Amino acid sequence: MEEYLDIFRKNFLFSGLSDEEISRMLVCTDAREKSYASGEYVLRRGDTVSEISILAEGRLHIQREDYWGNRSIVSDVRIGEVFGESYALPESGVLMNDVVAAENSIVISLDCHRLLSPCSSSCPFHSRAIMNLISILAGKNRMLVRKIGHLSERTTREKLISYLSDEALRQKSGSIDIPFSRQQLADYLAVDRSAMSKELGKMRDERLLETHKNHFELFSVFQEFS
Amino acid sequence: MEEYLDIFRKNFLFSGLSDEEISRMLVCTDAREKSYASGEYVLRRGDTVSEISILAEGRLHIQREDYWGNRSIVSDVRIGEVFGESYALPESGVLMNDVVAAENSIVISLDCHRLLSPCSSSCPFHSRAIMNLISILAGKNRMLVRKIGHLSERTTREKLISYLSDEALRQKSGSIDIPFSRQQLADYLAVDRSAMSKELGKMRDERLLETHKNHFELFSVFQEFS
DNA sequence: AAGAATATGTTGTTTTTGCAACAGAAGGAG
DNA sequence: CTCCTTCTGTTGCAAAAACAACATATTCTT
Repeated sequence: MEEYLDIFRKNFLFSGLSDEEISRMLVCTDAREKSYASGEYVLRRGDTVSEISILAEGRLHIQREDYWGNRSIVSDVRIGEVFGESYALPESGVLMNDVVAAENSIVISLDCHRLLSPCSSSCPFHSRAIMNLISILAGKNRMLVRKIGHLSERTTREKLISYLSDEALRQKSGSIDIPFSRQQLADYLAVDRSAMSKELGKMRDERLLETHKNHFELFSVFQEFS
Repeated sequence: MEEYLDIFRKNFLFSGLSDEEISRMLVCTDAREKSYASGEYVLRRGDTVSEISILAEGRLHIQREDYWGNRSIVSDVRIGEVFGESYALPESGVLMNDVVAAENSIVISLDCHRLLSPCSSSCPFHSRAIMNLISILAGKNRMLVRKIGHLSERTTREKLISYLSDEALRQKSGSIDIPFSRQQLADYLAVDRSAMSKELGKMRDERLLETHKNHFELFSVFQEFS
């Protein structure tokens, strides 16, 4: 567990805590480590959870697949990020989505009840972690609202522009790397892969952008549309 | 301010607090009341906020409108609900959406910093409110994920089915009232109003549902599709 | 109650998407 | 290196959505 200390140090949940406090927190919240092979399910739609989880290694997708195999990716979880926190409190109901390892991954789970319980006399750093949790929830909230903004666009082109310019803003550059393959990007934007490919082709013809695998170059005319 | 006590009593943010504690909380967080006429902007995209707000009267829409007037409704805020909380912490960046009064409305704003500050010696109920805030954020998170589920459906019909069956589940009945006009429902599901009207007509012809203004009757065959 | 303003339903046309099938490219395994 | 699998781009076609324009209904105002 201690080998992930550098991840925990950078983790929002533990921000402001010393190494010593992080270690005590891990014990206090009954932290458990588990590995998943790429493609394996970490959590399933319909599960009830009472743990807050941190991704220590690999990459995960929060996604959903319907009866006919149509997949839709809600979000992408990267190293150090927290997931499951919105469903960990009592009365939260069951998970709405599957969590799947996009690569071989290692997950650390913390008991939510113990994390939130005010054993404040012994663990003064709990209150810090609770504030951090509020930040994490608020941040995730804003991420979801941004994604709703992309999905609310009507056409495939508009969705692409909305997503790519948002990503460019975040990466502070018109030269961006995205965390998705083409199929995954289509699943994320809820459009057909081949239609999206077609649209990207047209945008390339119109010199709006250039693509090399997961790398996108957005040209200056691009911003006129966003 | 005291006249809204019954709303505060039912409010998630204050749940578990006595009337006395609620009153002290209102003072402690510098609560302010403001009225808005229907159609008036409560908050605007690009604003920075440091208050958590509660809707005491009326109804609000969290929405966004692009240059061409295409509106998209992110969510509907009802009496007693909290809004703005995800953008109230420092470092949250600017608001992504407008907040507009859908009816004449009254809003109470609480200073977020004071709400969260651990003046625990004098206000032991702060910690309770903080836990409540976590519940609210987690709940809103789940709401947004559900909405993403609706928007991720490909066709207008699938979006309608996804939304209506979710609403039926929530209202625990196939006979439901929705908080939107037709145009607003279209804006919420990010589809064209007339196309949606057409689709609702077809579904009526197929005896999947019946509509009377904002009231929907979902027939038993409906569930086969959801 | 009358008239204006707004909301809803309807229809036809144009554009976009979804789907299916395939070919070339890239990547991995032996 | 070669075979095999997966990924990406392309095309044609059928289905669906967006758009526009209009008719009817409903609500609001005075």
